[in-house]
Amino acid sequence: MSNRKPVITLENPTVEKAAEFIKEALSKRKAVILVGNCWVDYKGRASSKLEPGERIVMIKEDGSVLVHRPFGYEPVNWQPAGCLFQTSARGETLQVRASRKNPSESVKISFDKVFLLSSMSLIDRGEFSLHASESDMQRAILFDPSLLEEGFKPISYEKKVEPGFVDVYGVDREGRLVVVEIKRRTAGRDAALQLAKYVNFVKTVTHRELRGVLVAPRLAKGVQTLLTRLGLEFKSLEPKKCADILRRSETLKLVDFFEKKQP
Amino acid sequence: MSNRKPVITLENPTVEKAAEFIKEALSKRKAVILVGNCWVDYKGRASSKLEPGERIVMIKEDGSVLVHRPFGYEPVNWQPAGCLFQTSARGETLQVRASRKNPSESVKISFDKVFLLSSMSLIDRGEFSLHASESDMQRAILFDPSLLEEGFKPISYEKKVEPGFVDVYGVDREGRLVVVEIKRRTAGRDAALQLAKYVNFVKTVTHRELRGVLVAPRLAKGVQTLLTRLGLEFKSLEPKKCADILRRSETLKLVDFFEKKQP
DNA sequence: TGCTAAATCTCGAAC
DNA sequence: GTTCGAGGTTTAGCA
Repeated sequence: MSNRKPVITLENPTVEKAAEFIKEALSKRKAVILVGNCWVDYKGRASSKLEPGERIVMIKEDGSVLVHRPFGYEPVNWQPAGCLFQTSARGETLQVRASRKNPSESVKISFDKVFLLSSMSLIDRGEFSLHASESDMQRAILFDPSLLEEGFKPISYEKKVEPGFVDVYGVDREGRLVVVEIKRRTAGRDAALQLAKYVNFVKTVTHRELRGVLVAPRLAKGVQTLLTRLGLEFKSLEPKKCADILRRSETLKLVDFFEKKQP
Repeated sequence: MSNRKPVITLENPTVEKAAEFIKEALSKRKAVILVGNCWVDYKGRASSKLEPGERIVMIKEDGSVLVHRPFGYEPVNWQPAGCLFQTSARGETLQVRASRKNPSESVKISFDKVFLLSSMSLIDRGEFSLHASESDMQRAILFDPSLLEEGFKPISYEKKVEPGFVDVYGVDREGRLVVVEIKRRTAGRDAALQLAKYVNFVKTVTHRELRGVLVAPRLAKGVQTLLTRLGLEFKSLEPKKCADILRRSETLKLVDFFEKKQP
């Protein structure tokens, strides 16, 4: 066992003790958790005021700050990574100010009571992998183009056109060009319009016959009508199915690898 | 002083102690903070795997869960409010599973070491107010239409048209119809296209002369060209200025109120 | 409930 | 640096 002590905790510290503790921790690039009664002022891209209440404040080693109320997924106030901190005890209040430039903004958090104060150096090199993202769907279609339709042949992907990027670009069995727009969930009006934009652009640079296909698990209400009006098509495809196919393709590669290595 | 003890803390608890403590806390609808070495599996709209590492886990009283790595604003895994929890100690691992229906998904967090475990009942009724949002800009223009231009008269706002909602809709001093699209920050190509969409629609239902004005603090590069090509206009307006005007209008109302109350 | 658009969106990649 | 688009986006508002 290691005798590393990654977390140091104070319960109900005075405002002065808390300020010292936080300064020390931040100077060592540790993360800090603060629980107590506080109020918050934010000025920057917008401005906000949060009246007093009991909250959880998290300061991370990269200089990001989160103020969490006891409910809800989102922090009520925050600041992204890269902040500089000023911590002080002024009379009965502990004040932590996090500021950054570009955009210039700052969050001032004031406590009149701290229930819990912890500092910690956390070691986290664990890999994070997410499956069934839009790019997984794209890769699955490139790996197995019949997911789109029999006879489809991809030419390129993430192809730059004037208005943006075409997800997948290819030729169908009849030799017609196909522009494919992929969405990982129910596709709305915006997806149809985005595809139309790309198709219209490609029309200006080619005289070949051209199809536009929107790939998504399903369409929002009214979007099929819009697609039809725009002369576009819809192909239903589940992101999970794509993730499965990719997983299988990885397995195949592994099998391949071992067959080569151990003949 | 109150003798309420809102926070209870354990340092380096065993897996069994931790499981008991968490079950107890969640049954009382308390919030829980866990710091330790953990790995996470998520299955639901997508699926993800997070390899072991030291992280901060927050479970709130409304059943939301956040897994935070020691860096970055965003949680690496999470679950929104309304989850049900299963907590267990299995051999050397503490397992917390948060699941919900609609969409059906679950996050499984497994710890093999807990550094810090706290439960807390936080009281937070503080009011939160945010200024300088897009709707503040809209309200400011409705309150003082000369922010757009002298002689502008709003007719309606959030008006539904086929492609979406027109932010503000009015008449200029020459009697021409004006469609206004508001952005609270640098407006990009998409904002210009959105405005064009609305203007084009309104053109199909009226024969009156029609202007489209994009209101934003500034334009992204190349967007002025696009606007000109589309026959649209740009009016620079700072969200802060709008917030100030709204604040002043609130003050005016207060002044009004007191003058009526105390003649 | 479903859909639309905003957000102090954040984050990453590409130019 | 700016711009663009994805996100397990979340959240709020409205039909």
